[in-house]
Amino acid sequence: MKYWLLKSEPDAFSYFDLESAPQMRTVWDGVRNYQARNWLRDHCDVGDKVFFYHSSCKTPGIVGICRITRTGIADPSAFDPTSPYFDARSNPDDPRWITIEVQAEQALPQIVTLATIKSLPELHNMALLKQSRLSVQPVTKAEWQRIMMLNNQ
DNA sequence: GCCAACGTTGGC
DNA sequence: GCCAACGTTGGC
Repeated sequence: MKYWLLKSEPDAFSYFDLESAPQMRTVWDGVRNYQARNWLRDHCDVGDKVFFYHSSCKTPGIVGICRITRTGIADPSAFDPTSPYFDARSNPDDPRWITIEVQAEQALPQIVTLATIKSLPELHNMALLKQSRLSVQPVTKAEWQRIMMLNNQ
């Protein structure tokens, strides 16, 4: 099993929106960055764990945990001319944007803020801190466990 | 293939 | 609202 971090702007779609969705699931649509797409398409597996990260908000940080429930989904928003994520270059016969479905598992008792993550030396190598603007990124097992420890104190 | 221009992300 | 980081586009 692998670990991931997905960013979302809570004003657009928050962890709590996901908890309110049917079956607490959603197709993670709208990713239009090739590096992020490659993680989704080539490396995400059903059963992998996901940190749900709130970005571009008052207190950026990890707010909940999800599980991947489906993979290899052609992003439907790419084919929808009314969607802001519409991409005329994505052909349904050879979809350009492949994504996953996630299911909410648990809201963290307390948010693990970006400030907290930055303050912990064990987390200094997280992709979150190393690479800006990457909305889908791997998390190591050690990083995952360190962050989970923060909610077990 | 290079690179300037431009657009987006996302913290502050 | 500002701006650094950085991905994409398109002329050459």
